[in-house]
Amino acid sequence: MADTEMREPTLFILASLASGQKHGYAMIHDVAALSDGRVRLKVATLYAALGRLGTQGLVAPAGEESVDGRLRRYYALTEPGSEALERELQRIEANARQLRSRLQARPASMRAALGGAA
Amino acid sequence: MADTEMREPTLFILASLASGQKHGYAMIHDVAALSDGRVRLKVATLYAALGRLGTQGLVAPAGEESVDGRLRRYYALTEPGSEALERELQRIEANARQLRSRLQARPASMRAALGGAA
DNA sequence: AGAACATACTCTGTTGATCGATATATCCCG
DNA sequence: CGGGATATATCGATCAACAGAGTATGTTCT
Repeated sequence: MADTEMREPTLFILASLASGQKHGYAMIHDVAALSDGRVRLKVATLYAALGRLGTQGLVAPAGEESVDGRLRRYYALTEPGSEALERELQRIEANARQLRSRLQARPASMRAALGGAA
Repeated sequence: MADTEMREPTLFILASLASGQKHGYAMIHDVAALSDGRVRLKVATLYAALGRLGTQGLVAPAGEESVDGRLRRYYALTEPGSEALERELQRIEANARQLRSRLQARPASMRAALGGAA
């Protein structure tokens, strides 16, 4: 049970697998597309994460394939992985909501200076 | 500047200061309230972060006060700190949006056979 | 009075995710 | 043949978070 914060690359790896099993290199492109180019997985991060998530039971190997003499190792999201992703997503949604609400509320020094609408 | 991901405690510390200057211990309570009890700053995390954010120019010392013989060190959000917070918030809002959109999209295959518990 | 707890700041040592760099191997294009 | 894309893997460094312990003062309960 991970109550520790999941980081951006890890989150996107799980999300990438949420639309079906993929091999490592495919995730790099998928995550880049999904994030509009913002999140660029580094290979070291990716393979370290896949190993870690495998140990935690959040992803599982889903077979191998050889295409043009190149090996592809597929991974799939497990049921616990799917649940963990949903939990983490709810966490960052809560963070976004609560942090945004605080930013909307301005400090007294600024409230005095502003008319009403920004 | 900082294109590295800002972590949950750091984000909430900056947000706490966004509503006005505070001393360390007050931030712990403020962040707990703001996050509905979810984020509980550890003292080591807090003071390490304040030192770090000070070095980065995102927060600045805002005077000291002694109440009942106990020292209070106040900190304030700087202009760069405010901008960094807004940028990071936009990042996690984008993450939330993009990750959620992927989860809404139905998984291509059923994953009935996978998973741990049950 | 003594214990326990809350306030308030500080430091040390450890863990763990990310990342730069490097390595191996195959295939395609010019 | 050289360079790029595909595809996987590992090493070492970095750094935020954390557990834990320490210092000091004031309040509350028994």
